[in-house]
Amino acid sequence: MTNDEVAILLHEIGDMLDILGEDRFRVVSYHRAARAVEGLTADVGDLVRDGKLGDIPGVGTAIAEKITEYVTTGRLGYHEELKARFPPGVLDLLQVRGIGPKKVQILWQQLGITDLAGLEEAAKHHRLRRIKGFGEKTEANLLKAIETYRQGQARALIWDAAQLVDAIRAHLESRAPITRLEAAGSFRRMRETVGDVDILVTTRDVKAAMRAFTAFPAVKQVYSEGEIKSSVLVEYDAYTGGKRLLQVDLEILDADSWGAGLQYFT
DNA sequence: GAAAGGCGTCT
DNA sequence: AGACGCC
Repeated sequence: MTNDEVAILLHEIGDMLDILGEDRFRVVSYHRAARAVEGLTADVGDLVRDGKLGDIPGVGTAIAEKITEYVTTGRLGYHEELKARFPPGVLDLLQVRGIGPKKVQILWQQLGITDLAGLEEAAKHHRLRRIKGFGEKTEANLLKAIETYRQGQARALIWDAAQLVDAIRAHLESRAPITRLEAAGSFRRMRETVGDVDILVTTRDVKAAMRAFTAFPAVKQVYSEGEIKSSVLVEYDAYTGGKRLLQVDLEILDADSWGAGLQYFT
């Protein structure tokens, strides 16, 4: 039982409670606890054994009880009960970029959309844009996101990610005065695989650095582009052959918040 | 259920 | 401006 598995489970409970319109505080509590478990250096299984779960900030008696159940039995009744309240397919919608609990609730309750195919159909026939919070742009983005989701964004081998980071570094350094550049997140934690890459940068020309990043030749899609923070989808050559897709985020930091940023994003 | 928040996008 | 999604 890994910390990540426990964290995913807690996040899922939070999302399900959110979709069901349950108390905001409980929703936030589960996500907060999940984040705390993600960031743990100790193994959650060891903490259960030593009765130290309560030491985790964000984990109180109720959540500690649930973590214990999952770690000791491999199952979590509360999670299963919640899951049983959803038609199959509804929770898959959360996997589409741009769809969160609020939008799942609306799609499900107001349009009866319970799976990916239904969402795609509705977007194609412009049935979404009449719903509160949705518009023309959202429909277009969703169609693209569904396509990307279906292409399957598997986790990248750390070696492949390292090649990609090197290429991005060379590209940025050739186009902007980069003073520091480092990949944070799971990459810096030296996992075997990464689900995305977070790159932190300090530079004397923020605009040029950001422009260079989103103009990196292998960028297939720009999810967002701000002054100091951007997110893109990049194509890379897998070591095992073939082209793959990976999300890469760039954050530009002040020189004096470099250490804190590295800490925070790792 | 137990003590977070900032940035970017869309309506 | 407010809601939402995401890190």
